[in-house]
Amino acid sequence: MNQKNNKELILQSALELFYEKGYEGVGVQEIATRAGVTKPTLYYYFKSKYGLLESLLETKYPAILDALDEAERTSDSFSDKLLKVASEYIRVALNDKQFFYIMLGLQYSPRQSEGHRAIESYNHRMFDLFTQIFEKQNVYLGNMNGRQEQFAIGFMGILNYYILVYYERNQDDNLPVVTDAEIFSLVHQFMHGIFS
Amino acid sequence: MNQKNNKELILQSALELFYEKGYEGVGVQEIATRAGVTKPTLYYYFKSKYGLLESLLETKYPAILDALDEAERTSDSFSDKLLKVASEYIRVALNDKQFFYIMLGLQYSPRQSEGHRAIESYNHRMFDLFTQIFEKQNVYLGNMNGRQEQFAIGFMGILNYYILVYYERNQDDNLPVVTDAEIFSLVHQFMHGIFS
DNA sequence: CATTTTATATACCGATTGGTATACTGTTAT
DNA sequence: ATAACAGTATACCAATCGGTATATAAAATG
Repeated sequence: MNQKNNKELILQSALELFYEKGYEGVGVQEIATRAGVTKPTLYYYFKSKYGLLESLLETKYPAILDALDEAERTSDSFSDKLLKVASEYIRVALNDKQFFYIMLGLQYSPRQSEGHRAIESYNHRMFDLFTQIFEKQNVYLGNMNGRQEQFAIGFMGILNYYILVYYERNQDDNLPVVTDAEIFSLVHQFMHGIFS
Repeated sequence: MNQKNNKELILQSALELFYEKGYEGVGVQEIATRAGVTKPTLYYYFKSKYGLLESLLETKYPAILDALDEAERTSDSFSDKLLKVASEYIRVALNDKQFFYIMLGLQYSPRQSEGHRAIESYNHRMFDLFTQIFEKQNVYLGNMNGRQEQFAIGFMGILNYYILVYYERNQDDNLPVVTDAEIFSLVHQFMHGIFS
């Protein structure tokens, strides 16, 4: 109903402002004001600014990991796996642009910063998930022995940078769809290189 | 000589602190203190905190672009080009870790933030440089028509993410060398995919 | 009905933020 | 010798930082 849920209003406000100005660049007062509450209300639900960031990550990140995990499990062939995971990854990046951009930003924030500490464990889980795609495949194919992690790096690197450039070029918040053909092209390039 | 050059001391201090805490996460006072000067001295050389960031980028970024440009120009075959550019890119990332990490971080910082504004034009130049590798090649090969930018994205994405993971795994500041074989493997994967 | 719990606001805290007005020093140029 | 200038420090500014002590109102619980 329309009864106001201040906790969610605060989370939504934090999502928007962390996206617009970054975790360090925004003040607690500003988050509270945009949510239409006062600071003590914010501190009632979240014990600190860092706790607010943690809550935000915990609210959204696990669902993303689950969706990617499902995409990985419910695909049969190796190329289908890559395609489904890439599609899901890009879908999340478009549907949840603000959160995804925050994720990317925290990943590249200084290692001793609070932001990096908050995202660290999620990053590892994400990386492990991508690595597993190639680990499992290794049972059937012998040729990627010992290079599973390099492949994961390459795959994630391509996807992340593709998304970053995509954001940069569509600064209005009405994002055009990424067609299946484009995603296929990306995955195909990753699998078979650039000469084809 | 040992006469102190405060301007360079400040730039060095800013380099270290932006690396450790990020542009937003560090205060002007802290930069001045570490440099062994007072705030007005800092403001004498740099008109603002943002100006200090601009100076830092202008001090280091052009040389990197030049080095990459030279690597691109002084190579003959296409694969040699990719290899030389990748080698130079990784070399910079290892030799100038602090600056390179700042670059990466600014790239993923919020678009309306000062940090992003400061790095924006350099980013475009870097991207154009990578795109040109494939543009030029297009004269000789027809098959990458219209996909030059996608290739640039893939190539940069792989390199950047490789470097990020490399940093993450070698948190001590004494970085192990990246062998030519590893770089070759990365480039080879980019060119020919993962099945070989 | 009384009491506890949940949820909120007013008003404040010391510390730090980016930035500056002013004065002083040492060197250089006239 | 003196005037100009480059370089630096003391001391300050209003604004904002993350966070809290205290009071209060409403709702749930006994």
